[in-house]
Amino acid sequence: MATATQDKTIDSQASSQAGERLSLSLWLQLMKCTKEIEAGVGGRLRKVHSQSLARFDVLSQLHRFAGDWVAVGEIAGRVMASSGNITALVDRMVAEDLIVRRASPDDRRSHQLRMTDKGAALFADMTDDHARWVDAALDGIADKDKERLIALLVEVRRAFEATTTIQIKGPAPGSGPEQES
Amino acid sequence: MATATQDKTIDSQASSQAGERLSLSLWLQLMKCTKEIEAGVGGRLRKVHSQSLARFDVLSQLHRFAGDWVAVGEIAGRVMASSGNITALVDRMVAEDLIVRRASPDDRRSHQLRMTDKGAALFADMTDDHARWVDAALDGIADKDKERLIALLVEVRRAFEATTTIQIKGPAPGSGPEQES
DNA sequence: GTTATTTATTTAACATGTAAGATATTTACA
DNA sequence: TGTAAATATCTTACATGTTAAATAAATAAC
Repeated sequence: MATATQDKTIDSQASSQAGERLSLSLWLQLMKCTKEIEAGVGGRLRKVHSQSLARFDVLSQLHRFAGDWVAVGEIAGRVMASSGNITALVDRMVAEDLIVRRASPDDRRSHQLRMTDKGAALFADMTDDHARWVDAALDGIADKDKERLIALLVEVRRAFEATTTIQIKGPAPGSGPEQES
Repeated sequence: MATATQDKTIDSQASSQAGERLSLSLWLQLMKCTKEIEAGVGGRLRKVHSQSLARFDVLSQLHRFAGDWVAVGEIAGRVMASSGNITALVDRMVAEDLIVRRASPDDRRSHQLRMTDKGAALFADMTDDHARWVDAALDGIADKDKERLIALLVEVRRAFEATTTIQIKGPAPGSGPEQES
């Protein structure tokens, strides 16, 4: 009584399970890789410059708009920080005179940020060290492998973004009301 | 996400080479990939199960020793948490009856952890969802590419550990915790 | 032209991360 | 044996992340 339909179902289920295990492995390795390097690089950044990776991110985003004022939300989005957390981070950086905040002249809801000279100088220092550390951490990997990895990771990100804008399939346990997205 | 640095000082520094820029790009993609997927998967874990990825990590490590008591430090090491932060995390999980803590019978300095039935049940639920979510997030990536990525990421981790173990005193990481995949 | 919605940010409460130092215990050794 | 060093954990202080709700201003609707 194995109809074609049932065969197809079984087949797709089996392959789905194998693929699921592969996905988990990939996810695990991705996490381990990132966390280990992040811990190493972030630790050095903290020890040598007393700054976190988050602050480095903020500075590097401001650097890309060198001289211009940038809205807080603009920075928060680019650093993947929620609007809720950026406030305290910016506060501390302002207190340390790394950046300046002012009310937007155009939109009175909005505030803007810009690097100070001190922030720019610190950023220049950090950038240099950061590039060296990352390069040292990835020493031993062939350039071709790096290129291959970069290409694959970009592809992963693209695939991820494509699938998460849609409803997640899933056997829909028939229980909870699915939402989100 | 450690954005930053794809275009900055390289042109002004003749000593910076293509390899360094490649390393930075790789680092950037690694961070972006992990953070995006982590945000997606972690967000769902939080919404559906009201648990964080850190808690999920703790439970999955305890699960590997199913039934046995495991030292707090053992868990902290495997989930890459410092001894300082694991305390509060464990406290909250104990308060929620997901795990139990007792003084070690062998070593009076040491404390041990074990999952409760409630914790085990929750873990089973989460594991199932987690596997599906990750698989959905990585849908669209060919199995061969996943395998290639896994292999490359393992290589990166190995290279990273090789270059950063040098300055650490002691023979510690030689027989470090071997992880599965 | 008042009312409702959206947008930009802050506030609040809390979970999780780090480092430094305290405490207790085991271990090594002169 | 007594003392120093290593080990395992906790405490404290604080940086950073999350969500939800509050505030304020711009925008849209009637």
